[in-house]
Amino acid sequence: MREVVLLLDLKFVRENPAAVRRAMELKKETGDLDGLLKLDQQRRDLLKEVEELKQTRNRVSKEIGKQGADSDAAQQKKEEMRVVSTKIKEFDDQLRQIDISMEHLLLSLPNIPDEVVPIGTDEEDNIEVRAWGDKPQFDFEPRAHWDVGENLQILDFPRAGKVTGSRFVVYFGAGARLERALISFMLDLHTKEHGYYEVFPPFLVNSASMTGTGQLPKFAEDAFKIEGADLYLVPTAEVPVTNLHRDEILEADQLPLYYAAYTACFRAEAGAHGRDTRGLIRQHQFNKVELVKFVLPEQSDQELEKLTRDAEKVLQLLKLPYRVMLMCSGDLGFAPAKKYDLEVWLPSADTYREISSCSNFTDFQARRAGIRYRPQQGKKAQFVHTLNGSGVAVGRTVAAILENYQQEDGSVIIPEVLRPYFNGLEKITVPENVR
RNA sequence: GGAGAGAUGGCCGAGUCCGGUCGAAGGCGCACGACUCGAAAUCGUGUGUGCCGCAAGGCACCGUGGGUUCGAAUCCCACUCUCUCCGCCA
Repeated sequence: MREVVLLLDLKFVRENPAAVRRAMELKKETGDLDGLLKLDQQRRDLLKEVEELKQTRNRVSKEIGKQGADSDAAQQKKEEMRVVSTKIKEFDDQLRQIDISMEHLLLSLPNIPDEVVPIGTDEEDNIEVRAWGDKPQFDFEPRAHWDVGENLQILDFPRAGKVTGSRFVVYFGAGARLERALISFMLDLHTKEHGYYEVFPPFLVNSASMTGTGQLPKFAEDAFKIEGADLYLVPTAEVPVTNLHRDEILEADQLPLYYAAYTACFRAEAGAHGRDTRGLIRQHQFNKVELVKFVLPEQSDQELEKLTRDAEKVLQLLKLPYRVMLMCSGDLGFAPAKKYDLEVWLPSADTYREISSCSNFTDFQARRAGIRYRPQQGKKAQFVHTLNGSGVAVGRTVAAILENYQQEDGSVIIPEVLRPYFNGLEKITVPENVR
């Protein structure tokens, strides 16, 4: 039996309750830490008793075997062991209940924020680390990307609504091409220039995978679940890719592992009613190229910096202005220890919008998913550190391109680096019938 | 969907009919040591994971979950996955 509870490293919580408590405060998370510690004590007491009983049973059963099971003495012992076994069963049942309760409590404890994370309550307290690019100057009023896209007849929201529902979109023609070009461009960049290994994972995952990366049990309502099956639509490629190595012990010299994966992503967007109702910003289904790393603990800090730079490179090559934000404790989220958001410039809204999120999960996901490495032959396996980042969200990139590259006549210049994916086409122009 | 076979340690693979001496033979791989100028070959030793415990030590794990039994890798039930053949299918 896989001891899920124990892989979460109860020891850490037991020995550092103050750190866990502070993390919960900083992240505004609620969890029953005291209840957990109490259960832990109960469990250990109970474990001691039941293991003694089991020792007795094992010993006596062996004796019965040796002296012959039909002897009188054996009959006597059998009688005694029947009682012992009943008791063991009772204790084991109690233990199982405690384990289940503890697992629930443990799974709802957030990761500990890195010490450099600024203390804060919401996005107002995030810190701008750097900004890149010059915002485009327009001598006309820049239009929102949905207007640009619909005018070009490359985005169709009404038809998506008919076919599926709200928060879906249909791409046509050059729009569909643009989406596909971006996916290819991003994958090519990360695999050829940044050393990532391409993966194409399933778009459906089981609950163990969702738990491993931290989507479950806390955020069940954010996911689309397949009715009648233990399957979820992936909210991000992070889930299938990180879980590739679930319950594995990697060799130290395999690390670091870099993966780049394209998947569609599916999010219920529960609690986002009325937000970003127009356009590509908040869809139930969107495409994303995700970067995932498995690294040595002592290297995760610098690996996050590299990962972030790798994601930034996409925007730099596309010449899209952006800024990098360091998330404050209150905006950090449940699983990361440290997180940078990349925010791209959207002229029509006169603001930056998140287009990538790069996180260091330290050993948080590794504990939940049982991902370890062996530092040295014969040494005890340790938890790896996992990181991931969008490299980057494709739908939002389309939005940014449509807005930043729009021309007064409604056409949109295709960023130079994408033109090889368009047979050299330089511009998406308004169809005749619209003009 | 139908018929059959299988799931054992890093890998291969015995053990399962006839329950106890099986945390599990043997081999490969790996580590250390010997031999060697060095290496290969050879020989020797070691080599799963987790939990409880200051320690000695103990407990659990042979796909998963239940059951029978004093005792289960071995018997029974359910489930999952893999493989082969047939059917169907992008």
